[in-house]
Amino acid sequence: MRLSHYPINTVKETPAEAEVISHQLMLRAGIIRRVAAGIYSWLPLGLRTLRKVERVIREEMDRAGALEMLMPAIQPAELWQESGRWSEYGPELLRLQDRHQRDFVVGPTHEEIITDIARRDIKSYRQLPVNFYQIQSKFRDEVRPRFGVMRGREFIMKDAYSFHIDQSSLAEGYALMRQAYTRMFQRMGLEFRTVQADTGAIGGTISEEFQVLAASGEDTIAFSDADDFASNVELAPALPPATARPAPTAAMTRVPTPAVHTIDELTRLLQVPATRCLKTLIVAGSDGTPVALLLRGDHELNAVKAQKLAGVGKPLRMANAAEVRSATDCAPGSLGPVGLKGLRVYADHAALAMADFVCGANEEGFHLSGVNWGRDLPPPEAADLRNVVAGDPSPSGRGTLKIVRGIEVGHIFQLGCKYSASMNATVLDEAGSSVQMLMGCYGIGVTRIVAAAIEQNHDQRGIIWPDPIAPFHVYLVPLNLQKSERVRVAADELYRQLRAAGIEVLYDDRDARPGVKFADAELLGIPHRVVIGERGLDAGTLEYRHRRASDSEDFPQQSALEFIRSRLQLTPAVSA
RNA sequence: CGGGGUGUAGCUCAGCCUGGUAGAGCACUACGUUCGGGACGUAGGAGUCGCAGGUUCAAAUCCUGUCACCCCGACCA
Repeated sequence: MRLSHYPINTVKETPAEAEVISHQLMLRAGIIRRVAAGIYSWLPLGLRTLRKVERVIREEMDRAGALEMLMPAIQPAELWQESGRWSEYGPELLRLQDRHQRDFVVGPTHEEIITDIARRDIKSYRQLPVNFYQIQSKFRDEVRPRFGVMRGREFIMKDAYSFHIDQSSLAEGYALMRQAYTRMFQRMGLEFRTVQADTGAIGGTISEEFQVLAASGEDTIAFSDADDFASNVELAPALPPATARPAPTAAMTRVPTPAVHTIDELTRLLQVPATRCLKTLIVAGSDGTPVALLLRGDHELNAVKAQKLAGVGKPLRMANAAEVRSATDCAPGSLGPVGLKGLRVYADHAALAMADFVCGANEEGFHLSGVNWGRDLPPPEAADLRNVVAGDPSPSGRGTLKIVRGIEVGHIFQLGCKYSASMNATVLDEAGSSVQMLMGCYGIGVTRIVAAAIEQNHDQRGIIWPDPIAPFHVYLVPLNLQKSERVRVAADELYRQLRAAGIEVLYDDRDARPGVKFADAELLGIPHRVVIGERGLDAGTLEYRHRRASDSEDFPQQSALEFIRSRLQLTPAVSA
């Protein structure tokens, strides 16, 4: 492609709207343009990368035997009512009506449509297993779209759905997808981890996420330093402390704590560590009665764990000030378990292992210190309520946990019969009796991968695309093109040769100074740069530099094509 | 949805407090010089100051409302 006919509008200044590096670079390099909150256009340069990501995904899905199809973005409400998600899904589901006031949704996912297709078209166990996939736009009306295409409202997803006659077939199909995903992300040059995950709104039992490691990731993942245990923190179990609770040594005393409402303020006023403070949180209950959750002061509540407890409302919601007051006769900030009545109470394992602790007195401006379970109050029901933290023992039993941030680019689920049951998707088995199919579903955030790849591959000057998803392979920079006939002839010829060899070249034939071309080459992140100048031509050489290299190297002009071809890494090794 | 903030040229922003001719840098157009790391000069095009209402002789500026967007807390590819 000749840059003189390819409008790129690179920008030196960072647009104010962009907070994370990938979003900044995508705007500066002219990959995307914002249309509305969380809704983006993909400009020609960006689309080339997007298409390459799709290509890798297609190749691996096809290799795994999945069948590509295409489902509509707009779906009738009837199917969602049938599955029950019309009422369950919440405000993230964009609903709309046509001119006849019939209800529709803009699909955030496609289980309903595919299940409807499967129940009509698949009638026998002989047609199973089967896996359908599509690459298509989704819409989720996120409360707070963020970070460019990383958390957009409209985004492109590869979603796949498999159907099986029994659990062992489902497990096989799931393992096959797990392997395909691993290959895809390896081919795209991403550093990622596969982690155990919560199934969330999609439902089902077993699920794993593919997390690209990046400091800007919105997810927190925990992994063991001694084995392959890895889990989203949402799900990672916090083991009960190994050591028994110490015996009481202090008497329970009521201490004035004026204007103290947080653990932080409490530790400063009383000079006790947060590990000796007890945090009391009131959350909305499933039946209208709030529930009290007790945590050690330095620990964080895990919403996914908490909302699975009996009596706790789902989704988890903190009680508001009025609810807290009516349930405890006290305002938030001075709450504690001593004397708390009429509420269901759960205590985290770590909270139950505390002795001589400090907690709220259920009276504004006062706390209790030297509190002990058993002696001062009956120990409440124990539960795992907290997020694991770095240094916790691994649930696998080996090693301790480390915590890193990740970007969720893929998620695979064993759904079981969640949708086939609600939508009555059955086939005849060998005995001729009607049985529910089992389902798996497998998602990949295609647009998100582009952002994640940039988060992992960039430097001060711009993007550094891995070869397999680079919009172009080679950036060809002729120096002084408008003045030097020799340079023009040599550059035109090399451009022709490279294209004939199937190598994608961005030919910077603009009448611009070298510095401008170099800067754009680096911002756009084209991995291989070739420079043609008078000086080199005198010596019969051209100049090559990889985007990651700090120095250039000269190579003979005669064997230019062979040299450049040897530098491309279009199919990096994939470990089985 | 709650809290905070911002809307002025394509982009980054100044001007607003203290009302009186709408600005700078980048980008863009033309010409000239320059040409291996984001050049320089000259000339030029470009903005109903988010929108609506109000106060005033006069509003980008003050007041009210409204919309959009961004940032911090409960969701997910």
